[in-house]
Amino acid sequence: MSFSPSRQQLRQVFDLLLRDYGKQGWWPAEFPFEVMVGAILTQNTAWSNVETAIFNLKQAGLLSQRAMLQAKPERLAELIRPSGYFNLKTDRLNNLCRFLQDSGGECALLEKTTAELRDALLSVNGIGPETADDMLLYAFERPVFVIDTYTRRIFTRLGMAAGEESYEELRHGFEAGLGPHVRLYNEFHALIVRHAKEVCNTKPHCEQCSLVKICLMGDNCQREISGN
DNA sequence: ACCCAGGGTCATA
DNA sequence: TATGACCATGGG
Repeated sequence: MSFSPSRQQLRQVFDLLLRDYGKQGWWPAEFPFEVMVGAILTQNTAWSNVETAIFNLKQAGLLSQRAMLQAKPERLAELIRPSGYFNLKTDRLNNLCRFLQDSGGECALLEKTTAELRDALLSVNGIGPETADDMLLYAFERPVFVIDTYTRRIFTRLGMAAGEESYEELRHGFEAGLGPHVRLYNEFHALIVRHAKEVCNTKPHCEQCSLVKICLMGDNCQREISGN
């Protein structure tokens, strides 16, 4: 397997998305810790559900590393219930907080190289490749390209990827093709998600996919759109 | 009633 | 290494 898109190919997709949707200004959060919490809460979960959970945490004053560590797990679980997998995610949030504490806070992490920081995040139970990369790009502003199911799906259906590539292969392909540009990675991933929400999550699925002419709906939807 | 959602871990073969 | 089970709420 290999994924080696050219810079031109990638820019073409990016430009189409940007022209239709404009800048997205991600991540939808006010400070880095909120980004990290959101990255965990949104695992396999609709963002609308995460918004409710984050709102609850803010209301309760638990949207900080300290407060979250001091809160009783049952209380934390109840607050994040709307985001699903609430028991699992309660543990994962605590793992994140303990990691930040043991690392000497977010400031100490700024000293690390991107590779070191990525390995450190991945060593936390409950933080996998995408969650780590969300944090690296949107909280730490490191040039790491985020791969999610939409990214894999759209580039497979565009014919640029085979679909069997590993997470790391895809990430490397984007980073090699585009070069290390935080701003670009930020907008690109945000636009991919925006396209998925805006166009293809509305039913009937495929008819409205005028932009990249590819359906991003679930794996059952194999149809491509032609014309226009 | 069914499918989907901005994944990740763990047990098994 | 590669599948499968599991986690769970809310919207279309």
